[in-house]
Amino acid sequence: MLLQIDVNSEEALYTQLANQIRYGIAKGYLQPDDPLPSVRNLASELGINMHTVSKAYNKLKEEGIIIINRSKGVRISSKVLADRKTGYETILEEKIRQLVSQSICNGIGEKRFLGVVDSVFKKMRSEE
Amino acid sequence: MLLQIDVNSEEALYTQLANQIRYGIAKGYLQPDDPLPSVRNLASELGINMHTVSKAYNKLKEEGIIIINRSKGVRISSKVLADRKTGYETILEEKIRQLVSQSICNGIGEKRFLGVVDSVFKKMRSEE
DNA sequence: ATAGCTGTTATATTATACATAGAACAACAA
DNA sequence: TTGTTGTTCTATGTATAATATAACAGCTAT
Repeated sequence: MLLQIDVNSEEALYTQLANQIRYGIAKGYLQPDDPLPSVRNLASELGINMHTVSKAYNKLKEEGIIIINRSKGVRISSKVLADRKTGYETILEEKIRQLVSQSICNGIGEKRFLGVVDSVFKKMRSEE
Repeated sequence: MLLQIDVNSEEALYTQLANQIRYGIAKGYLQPDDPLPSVRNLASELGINMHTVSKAYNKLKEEGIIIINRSKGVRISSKVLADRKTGYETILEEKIRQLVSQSICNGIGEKRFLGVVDSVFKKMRSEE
């Protein structure tokens, strides 16, 4: 799977990386037990620092999304996509509340919001 | 409308404040043209610094949500809830994509996600 | 006019997060 | 043993967040 980052983005590099890996899993590009590049290799490919990649990996590890093994490397958790993490739904609801508030303030109502959500899921299922 | 902040939260104080005001508008607690407290008064009420409140107000001003007048004070924009801000929908789609990716990685599929969205909108419409 | 409010601007300090760098370490595989 | 893995440590530079004082400019009501 192709990973790429934008150094000019306002979003932190390690956050961009974590987001792309999460997206890759959601989209199906990355499957449970798939290996990820080593911190040194990926950093070299992306032209960023080893520690920045390490930070992204550890963020995902804390979320239970990937497994880090000292000598075997990094791979997608075999339980990802299967387990419902308790507690996450509370965080999700708060994030959606903020997003909905912001949308309404920008003139986007429930119908339009649901349209965007639907569009995202549709693209998530499509090829390409 | 009651505004309150949590100094122990990981979220920046000015962000919490902006989020609450957006939520207040979305919920209907704050109506177009409603006045907001002065930076000094609100800072005093919340026990935080004047500049932190000012930063939150200016963030909302940039989003076109409130109107700041040097001598008349601060008020909710009369155009809020009405105008569809062009460009915002692109940002919204990206944020939703990230949220959906994260949800799927945590075992929450489309059905459950839509359930949470629906729940948020329902609570937004309800009293209290 | 003057006193009192408004938001703004400027300078300064403290703390934290982000990103980089180089080096060394322990665990394992070939 | 050599090489690769992630981890740990120290260090630096930059940016943001939050605080604190102080002064400024615009307007209003006394």
